[in-house]
Amino acid sequence: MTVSYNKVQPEELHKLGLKQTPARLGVLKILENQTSPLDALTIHSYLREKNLKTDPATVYRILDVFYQKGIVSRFELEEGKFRYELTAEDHHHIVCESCGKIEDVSDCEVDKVEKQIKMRKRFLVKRHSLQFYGVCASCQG
Amino acid sequence: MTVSYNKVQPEELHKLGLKQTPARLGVLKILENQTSPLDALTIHSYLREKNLKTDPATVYRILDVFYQKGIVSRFELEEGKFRYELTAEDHHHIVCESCGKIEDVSDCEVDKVEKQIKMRKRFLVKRHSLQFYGVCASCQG
DNA sequence: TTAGGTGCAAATGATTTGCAATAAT
DNA sequence: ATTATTGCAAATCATTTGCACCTAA
Repeated sequence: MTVSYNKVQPEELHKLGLKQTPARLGVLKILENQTSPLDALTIHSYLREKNLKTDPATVYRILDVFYQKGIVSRFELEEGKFRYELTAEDHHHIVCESCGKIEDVSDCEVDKVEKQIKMRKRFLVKRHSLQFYGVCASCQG
Repeated sequence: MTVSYNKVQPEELHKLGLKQTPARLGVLKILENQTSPLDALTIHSYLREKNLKTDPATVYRILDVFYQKGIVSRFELEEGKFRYELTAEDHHHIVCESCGKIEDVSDCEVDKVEKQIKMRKRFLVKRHSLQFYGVCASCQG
């Protein structure tokens, strides 16, 4: 049930053809110390707290390139913005509509997962949102 | 596998305490004739095509109240905006990353659904996104 | 040195809001 | 007549972009 997040070593950046900059290392460190996904502007303000003054545009660019390289995952929680987290094993999120707390679940069958959530976490599942992304028949050429 | 959408009768609006206005009826009609979910601004431009000149703000307000009343469902497809459809039986969406086509699936177990999608639709599932919304233990008081 | 990164300011896109005018019941 | 609804303009929020400057390798 626990999700393990990869700690991304700074050298990883070089391996991926990315320069090691203070802003990038700062973003990684913030995401490593995080248990739930953050949006770009929150990451930006955390950077400022660490006395790393960056521009929001920079944070967006960093998150973009990290997403392209697969270092971070990105998704929406019906808030009208994206959240990011270090890429981990496949898992889902349960979001409390009351307090906003976001937790991980690492199973993959909806029914079973729902039952587990109800029994183990006493989380009341009101609904779930599921989309599949891929390539349709006519686009597979 | 087919999802049935409720045709919303105009009288429904009155039952829900909503006035029957041209803009609202127009939005309903557009959504009824739709097989895949639309975003607010697309709905707005469809209204103009029907010579129903409305303001985007009005469309947003209509969709909001419809959503609150449960007439429409609302979700995100990693586009940075919301899509809306008439509320139907529980189902999921498969999105082609190549052409953007959005289709419905009305099953509910991820693995089975993935297999079905692969076999019946020749849709190549690359990933899926799944979130649960509800109330966590500490908020259930 | 030099290509890749960043800051800044302006632009874009989705959505929201205040308020006065208007239309549904 | 009364209240909900709409239009319009301005504001907000998330995100992107152009361009000149800077810095990691």
